[in-house]
Amino acid sequence: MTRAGANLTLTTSRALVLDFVRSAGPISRVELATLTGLTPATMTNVMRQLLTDGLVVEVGRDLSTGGKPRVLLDINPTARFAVGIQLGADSLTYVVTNLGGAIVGRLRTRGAEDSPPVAVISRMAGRAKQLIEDLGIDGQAVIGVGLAAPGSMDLDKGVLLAPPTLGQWSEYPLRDELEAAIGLPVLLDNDGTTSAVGEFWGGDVPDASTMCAVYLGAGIGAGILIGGTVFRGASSNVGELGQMWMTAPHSGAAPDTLERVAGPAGVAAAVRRALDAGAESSLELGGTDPIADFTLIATAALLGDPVAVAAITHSAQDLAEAVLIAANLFDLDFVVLAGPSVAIAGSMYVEIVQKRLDEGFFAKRRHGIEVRLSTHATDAAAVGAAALVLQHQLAPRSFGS
Amino acid sequence: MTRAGANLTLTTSRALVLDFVRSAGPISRVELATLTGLTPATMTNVMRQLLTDGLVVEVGRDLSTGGKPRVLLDINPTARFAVGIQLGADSLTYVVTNLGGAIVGRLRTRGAEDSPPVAVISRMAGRAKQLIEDLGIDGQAVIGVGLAAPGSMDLDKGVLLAPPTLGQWSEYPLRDELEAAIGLPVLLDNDGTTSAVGEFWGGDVPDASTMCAVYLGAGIGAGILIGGTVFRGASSNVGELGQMWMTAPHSGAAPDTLERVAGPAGVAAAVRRALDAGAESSLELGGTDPIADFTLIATAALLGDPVAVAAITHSAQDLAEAVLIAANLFDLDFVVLAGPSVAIAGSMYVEIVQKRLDEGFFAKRRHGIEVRLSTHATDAAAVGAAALVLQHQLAPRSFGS
DNA sequence: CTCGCTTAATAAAGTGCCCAAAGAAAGCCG
DNA sequence: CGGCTTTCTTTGGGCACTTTATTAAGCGAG
Repeated sequence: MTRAGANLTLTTSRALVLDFVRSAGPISRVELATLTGLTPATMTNVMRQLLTDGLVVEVGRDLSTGGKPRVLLDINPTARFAVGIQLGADSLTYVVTNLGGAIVGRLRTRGAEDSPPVAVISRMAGRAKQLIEDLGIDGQAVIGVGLAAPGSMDLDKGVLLAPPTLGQWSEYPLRDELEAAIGLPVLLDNDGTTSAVGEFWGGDVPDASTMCAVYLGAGIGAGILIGGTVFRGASSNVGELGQMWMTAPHSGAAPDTLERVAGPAGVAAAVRRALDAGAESSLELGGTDPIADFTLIATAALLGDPVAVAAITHSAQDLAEAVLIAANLFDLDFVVLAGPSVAIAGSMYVEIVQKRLDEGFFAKRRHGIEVRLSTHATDAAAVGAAALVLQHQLAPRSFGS
Repeated sequence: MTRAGANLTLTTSRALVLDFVRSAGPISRVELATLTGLTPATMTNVMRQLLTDGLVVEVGRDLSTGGKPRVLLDINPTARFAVGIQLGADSLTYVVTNLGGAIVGRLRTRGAEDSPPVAVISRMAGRAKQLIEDLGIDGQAVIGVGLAAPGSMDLDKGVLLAPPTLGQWSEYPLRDELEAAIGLPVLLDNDGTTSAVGEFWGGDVPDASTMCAVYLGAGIGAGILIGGTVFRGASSNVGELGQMWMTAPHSGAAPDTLERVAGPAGVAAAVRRALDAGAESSLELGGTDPIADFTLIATAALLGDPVAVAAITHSAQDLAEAVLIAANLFDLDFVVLAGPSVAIAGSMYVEIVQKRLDEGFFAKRRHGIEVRLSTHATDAAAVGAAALVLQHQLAPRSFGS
């Protein structure tokens, strides 16, 4: 609980500059100096370090404005790489990203399901190392592994706590075991949080924004970023949108949590009820796997099937209510929707959530609030996990104690 | 939007140490050094400044642990003072606090009502100066004025935006006018936020906590503090609990916002409906002023009147649902209830909210969450406004950009 | 009571980051 | 080609903090 009173700036100037280079594309030293508030002299020194480390490269020169033209600098994307792994019961997603947060390699395998953790861990380590090798990446350039998981967790210990779909993993020393198996630093975090970081690091999110990334998978979680810094609350179990009790204003149904009402299983169940009641629809659900059913429904919704459209619309409206509440509590100005559930009919979700916020957002007299689809949709959590590693190692940020 | 890359630590070490002295009571240099992470040598230097400024004083010595006994240091409460003013339509509360955040003077007058802002401003300046003089406080020791107001505001400009009960004040240059009239720096902020800061500065809130102060006045707003730092979101319009749409699970009523359902007016209306329906009760409501009615109801509830108990219970249950949502989104570990509405029946509110959180809080496996009544109840916002000035001037904190 | 031991606090010297100002480099323009 | 503008780098100094060394203040054994 001790706070670093000293040499906080040591790493921070580098981090600050690197972050601006990353986000502001090719940029000159002069501009960086004014943006960061550092003097040109300091800029020279900091930049020299970044250049010798290979993190930044000169990429050309600007037009002259009457004197010596500015040298443009940009991130050297291939200087470092990070691995992102998303752990799920139904699937494991592996991603390798470069320094810019762009995907350079990708792999999806069957999930953790009922396999014992030990086996899954060694499988993960093997697959990740294989992927790096296949891509022809120098192992030295890989700085770490990010691991995204759903539900509640203890980040200090690096363990999951009673994950609903990964029962065996509760309290299992996930992070430490993977670290040992793979020989790289491992960072565990929530899928909502990693999605948010991924969007910030890779996308064009304004640096000063207060953003929320909603991850819609089997569950519904959210990560919050304040000016690019992860908001962690008391124990990093932040953004539990899915646990919110809804009374589904339009459906008239009994109160239930957002996750159960608006998640894939809830949508599938609603459609099944409608079909059983004889609704007109071309849909035929398998009935065994709610995720597969949801995919069918989302696709049908895009094609205009009325039952599917109604189900997706209701799901999005429920989500919109929850997001509105979060927006009013956090005073957000940016919302990103991510995860497999918005991979197909994401545009419908975005439109409905945006509309609700435009109507009901409390601070709308002060500023707008933009809703956007994640640039990585299904892979958002894995890509974000990799970005989390990049941010943590190269541009560490924190606030609070 | 430039970030200070440099001399951020200059003021910060002093601030850090002062903050620990304030919160950890009489404490030695050695302990401070380990708490802050500074070396004993630095501690000596920082402390020398604080001592010469008079902010801290030596108050004795600890028992020896085998060597030279530690010198104990503590805040010098009378070194500085701050003024806190709460602006309301129905009342104006003035408070003067010392450096420790304790009230040393207090005054309540009629509210802003329909008076033109210019008149109210000059009245405020006059009353505040009079209060300082009456207390025999040296004007030099007063470092500023904090101003708490309800609703949406633009802190950069120092104006209120469309306040429901203070129509004339919308866009009026409140902060600047008061600053000019009173000749002291003025800090404007939301009543929820100031309440939170007041509780943190004056009370014994753990330094690392993620806390939320819910201010229950005519409206319902909340301020959020992360490790003692105000969480501001995109535009400081954070914590809008009152705008949350409720469906009042137990009441069966139509959806309405928390503010209207669970606020004083909502409670008064509910009781009136019950009485009209012939419920058994000793209550007699005036009917003109919902605040006065609410006070009667809260008092009756404490005495066991069934209609009053039911109304207050419902109000608290609605509030509890909203607080639970906020707790799950922010991963809180501390909730403070403040404001006139909890001045009387606060214990009932605390109990019901605490119970709901114990049941439904998502991260309860990780850590507890404590609900507490504000130490200042009705005056919380004004006391907090003064504390905000103290914190801002003496121990500035911030995160984000 | 005094000498040795322990812990607290201060002093002095050194390190590292940043800034300010002056100088060097690189292009425009007559 | 030399003045001019703008960019970038070098140099010297300041400041906060650290490390190392010294002084201060109490305890306890003989």
